[in-house]
Amino acid sequence: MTRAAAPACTEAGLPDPARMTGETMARVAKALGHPARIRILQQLDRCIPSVAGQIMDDSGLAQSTVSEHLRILREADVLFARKDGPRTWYCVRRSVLHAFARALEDLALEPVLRHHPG
Amino acid sequence: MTRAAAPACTEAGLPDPARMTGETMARVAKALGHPARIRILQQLDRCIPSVAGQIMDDSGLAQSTVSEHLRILREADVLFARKDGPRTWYCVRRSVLHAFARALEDLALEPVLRHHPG
DNA sequence: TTCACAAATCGGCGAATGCCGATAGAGGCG
DNA sequence: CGCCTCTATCGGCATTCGCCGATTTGTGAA
Repeated sequence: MTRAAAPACTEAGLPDPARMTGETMARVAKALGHPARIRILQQLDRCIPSVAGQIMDDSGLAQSTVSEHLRILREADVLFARKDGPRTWYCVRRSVLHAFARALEDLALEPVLRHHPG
Repeated sequence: MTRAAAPACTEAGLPDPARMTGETMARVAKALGHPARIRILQQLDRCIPSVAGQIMDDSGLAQSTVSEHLRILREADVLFARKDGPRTWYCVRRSVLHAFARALEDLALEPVLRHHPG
């Protein structure tokens, strides 16, 4: 473990999208719609410093490509970036993934059992 | 309700992907990554005949475009198509959506709480 | 200031996507 | 048979995506 200790990187204060709209669902799904980005999320199960370089080593992708994938995940609110010096700590916004999963479960429910707001 | 009665359209016999691979997750997510396709799924909460025409009316998209969206969802195993005469019944493969949602919840879990096979 | 390093951004390329109108194929009905 | 309805597929076009090497930006260290 040559890796520096990761700073606390909770999601406290970040907005938890309560009822996800179809637009938001599509936006998140699109961001998740690439194997490299799923792999990134699987590696990012905790805050890791110098992610781009780390992931580049593992995936064989160029640094710029990994940075692009990270940007896409960040813009879809799936990742949260925290700059600390010359490097960037990334962490998964678990609440967003969770809300998305819940919205999907809702779609997968039988209509008669489906949760309706109000 | 000018609509004909939909036939039974369960998923019996369809494979339920137990542990979804990252590749499969990305494939499903990509198929879900468009607002029109999310809307289609929301409308398809039960089996509906003549879906393409129905969705075309609601969305303003051309018939060929809707057919394309349906194909993408079908090829990602999110929809199940059953031909009956000149029309096609579509239904949501709830088990696939469910498995995908479960895989996402797994990603959203804290690492220490995560389910591991075996 | 100068250097080194991590990360983001730029420019460009080929491939894929989203959309449409037009066409083709399958089936029911006269 | 011909005609109509519904759906799938084709051709084409503009846009976006994924990837790369090269460059720029931001930060800390010497």
